[in-house]
Formats: sequence, structure tokens, C-alpha cells
Amino acid sequence: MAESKSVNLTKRATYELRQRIIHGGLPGGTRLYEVALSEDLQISRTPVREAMSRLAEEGLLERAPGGGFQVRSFTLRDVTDAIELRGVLEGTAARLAAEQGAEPRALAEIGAILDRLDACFATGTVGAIDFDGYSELNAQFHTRLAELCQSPVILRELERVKSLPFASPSAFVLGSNENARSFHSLVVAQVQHRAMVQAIERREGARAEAIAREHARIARANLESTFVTDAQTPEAMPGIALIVREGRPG
Amino acid sequence: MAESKSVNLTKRATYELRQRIIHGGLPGGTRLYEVALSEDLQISRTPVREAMSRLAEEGLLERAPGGGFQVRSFTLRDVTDAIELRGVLEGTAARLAAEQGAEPRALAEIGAILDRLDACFATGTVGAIDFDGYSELNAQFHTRLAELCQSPVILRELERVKSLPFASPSAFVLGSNENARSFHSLVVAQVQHRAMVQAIERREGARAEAIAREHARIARANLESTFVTDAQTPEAMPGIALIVREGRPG
DNA sequence: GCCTTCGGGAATGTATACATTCACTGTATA
DNA sequence: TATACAGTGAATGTATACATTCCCGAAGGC
Repeated sequence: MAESKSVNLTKRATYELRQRIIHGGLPGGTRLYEVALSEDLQISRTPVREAMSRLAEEGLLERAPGGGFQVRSFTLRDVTDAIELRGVLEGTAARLAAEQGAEPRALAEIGAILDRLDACFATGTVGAIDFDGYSELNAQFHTRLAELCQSPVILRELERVKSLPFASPSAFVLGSNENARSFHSLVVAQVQHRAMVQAIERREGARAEAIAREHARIARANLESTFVTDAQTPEAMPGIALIVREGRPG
Repeated sequence: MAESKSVNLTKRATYELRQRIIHGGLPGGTRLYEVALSEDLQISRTPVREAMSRLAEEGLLERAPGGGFQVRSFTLRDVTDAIELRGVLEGTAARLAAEQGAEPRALAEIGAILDRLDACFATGTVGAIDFDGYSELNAQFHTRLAELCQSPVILRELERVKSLPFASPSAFVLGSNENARSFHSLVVAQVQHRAMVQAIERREGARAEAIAREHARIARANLESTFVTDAQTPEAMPGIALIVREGRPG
């Protein structure tokens, strides 16, 4: 998939490894051996090592006790906690934005995104929903909203949590197949979007924070039902292959 | 400083670099050049590179746009946000612990730590406070309290935030010189410690969360006053050398 | 005089040889 | 039979040579 890029080998190795991890080619707990990977990827040990280091920063790998790396494994509990954590961080960003006041210009731009989100399912017919468009705009909305607090530190940690594919704000959108339940989810989510912006405008910090948390819990509920229902289909939701069944493997 | 350990060179380079960063030898924004560092540390490029990568994971370095690393620089705003973030995360851990119920055994152990904390300043005379003992026990308390929520994901992010020296729960203790104000801080902090544990025991999640946040704000206030008052003394608080004065340098 | 291009140097990127460490296994001895 | 020691292999750790890229300055042409 666009593998023969002219970019450097570290990036290629990083990309290839990330793909394998997310799509389940390297299950959680798998120990990654430099030499084996090098031969497999046809890339020398140095860039492979560098790639693993970056993926550890990203949170997909963890450093093994005796040196080396292994694929991080996530239980369902870990995943729900990560989503809860995203809600907490987005809530904090929203609260801070409300407390210190957001720039009108930025708020207007966010309002425009909300209008475009409305358009993605304005017809009211389930089959006509533009899921891809909604997903993209939804990601934009969450990014812009978080930026309102003007805090690089908060932003950074939020980006870190969102980098786990199942914890990103748009994960639940792609996971939703075309049914009435997912339609209702989108309607509720959009109402919460507008409520969050309104709360920030009115300097209602506690309300903004509470809504952001509850908003994330839509994703949590959606993931839990997806995990139970469509357990067999590996591509039901991005990154679902990362989730292990049992308690906590090596 | 215990430099000639028999451990591997990566760890030695990591330690040495971290020390230099924390103590101001490498100010925020400094670009780190592999060759120069290698020659300076008398260690080849490979372990130096590895060390920088780990310090980037730790949050003390950041990857520069065109490759390489530079020392991360923190404004006062960044620091207060990091402390606020710690309060938010500790508050979340406390709330989750309260909601799901904590193990009595773990709570008893935390109670024992609290008793020992009391002993550090039981005499009521300012000069007799055992600051080092308090600092150590305080760190233990915060770690154990966070563990009550049984969430590796939350723990991991909390450890990440606490790894910034000025954001650790004990930073403000060492920063406090022997004056009446710091004595009052410790008294208030200890009252909050007991209140947090009580709230968790009683399943009062919202209260536990609120107290944890307010608790962190003691550290924030203490840092702000330290930064203004003792600006000249570099060792007024661990990691204070990391904080830059102006807006946001390269 | 200004713009463009070519060259050189310094930085990171890459490959690979060699070092070290640690665990596993097999054998020998008590 | 059990334990201890030594050998062997595979893994990461380390050093270093070489490649590549990019910036910057100087020189030459327009």
C-alpha cells in the first residue's frame, strides 16, 4: 500500500509495522526481534530499531523487560479506560476554554464545521448518511475544540491518547454500520457537539466538561456493543484487532 | 554522581543527559547534535541516539522538525497546565476507585502511610519538619492512591505526567523552604489526603475527584510563588531550570 | 546588481561488523 | 538423581564506516 515511497527507511518501517499491528498481523504481546524483522522488511536493523522506538512513543509498542520491544496488548477494560480518559482530557480542555474564554473567530470556524456535520445526515434517511464525511468532519471538530484551551501540554497528551486507533473520536463512526442505532448515536453526538460549544461561549466550564465526558461515553458504549456483536468480523472497527480477550497476557 | 556504573552505555547516556537537562546545563530549545554529544560523553552515536529517543518518550526532549532532537522548553503556563493535568488524572483515578470500590487491604496500607506522614510534622514546630521523609512518603501515598483504580492505562498516563520533575506530587515539598507558609501547605495537604481516602471509602466519587484537583493546586500555587520569589536561586525547586521566561522559543 | 547554480561541509540516515549478555542445555560429578 | 558448571547460540548493545540530504556561501552568468 504505497510502500515504495522515496521517503527514508525509518518512516517506511514505522508505517509498515503500524499497519501490521493495527490490522492484527502482530497480535498483542508479540515480541519483536530486530533481526527477524529486518530480514522480513528487507531493511537493516538500525531503521527498524528506530521505528520501534517511535511506535513505543506512540503507545503501540512497549519496551520489554530485558530489552527489545513487544506489541502492547489491550484488554476491553484498557480500551474503555482509554476512551474515558479521552473524555476526561477533552472535558478539561473544554472547561479551560470556557474559563479563560475562547476567541470568537475560532468559535465561528467551529460553528461552520458543525453546520457541515449537520449536512452529512440532514435527510433523515439512514441509508443516505455520509459516514466518511461525518468521520472526517468529526475529527476536525474535536481537534479544533481542544485547541480552544490554548494549552500545548493538554493538546499533546490528548493527541497521545487519540493516537490509539480505537480511542480516536471518529472510531465509533466507522464502526457503526448502517442501522437505526448508529443513526441515533450520530444525532445525539451532534446535539452534544452544539451544547459543548454553547457552554464554552457562555463560560459554563462545569457543563462543558460534563458534556465532553458523556460525549466520549457514546464511543465507549458503541465499542462495547460492537465488540460483543461483531466479534467475528475483524474490520468492524479500526484497531479492534488490538484488543485481546483474556485477562492480561505477557 | 555514580557515573561509572557497569550498566550499559545507553543508560549512562540517558542518565547523564537527563541530569544536564534538569539542572539547566542544556536549556530549553537547545538542539542536540549526535556527534558533538558523542564526543562530549565519550560514547558512540548509537547509544546516544537511543538515549535521546528514551528521553523523548519521557517528555524531556522533542523530535526536531528536520530530524534530530531538541530540549523541550516549558513556559510557566505549560508548567501550571501540567500540574493541573496531574490533578485531573489523579482525580479521575480517585473517582474511578470510589465508583468501583477499593480493596480494604490497600486502603489500610494507605492509612498507614498517612499516619507516618503525620509523624513528619507532628511537633508543630516549623524547624522540626522532616521534609525529606515527608517528600518520600508523599510520593508513596500518591502512587498507592492512584493504584486503587486498577487501571494500567490511567496509571501509565499519570506516570508520564509525573515524570516531569516540576509536576511530580513531591516537587512542592522540596521547593518549600522552612517557613510558616510551607508548614501551612503541608497541614492542608495532609487534611486533603485523609479526605480523599475517606471519599473513596464512602464511594463519593465526585468529592474524591474534586479534592484531588484542589490538592494539586497547592503545588501550583507553591510553584508560582517560588518562581516569582526565588527566581534567582536555580535549585529552589527540582526542575525549575526547565522553565523559560519568554513566550515560546524555537 | 541580482539571481541562479554549483560545491563543500555538516548533519542525520543506513548498514554492518563486532561485543556482550543471558538463557538454555547437556554433561559430569557428588 | 540432583546440582553445578561450562559451552553454545541467539538476542540486544555498541562502534563505526559510508550514504544521503540539506543548507549556506561563493562565484559566475544574465
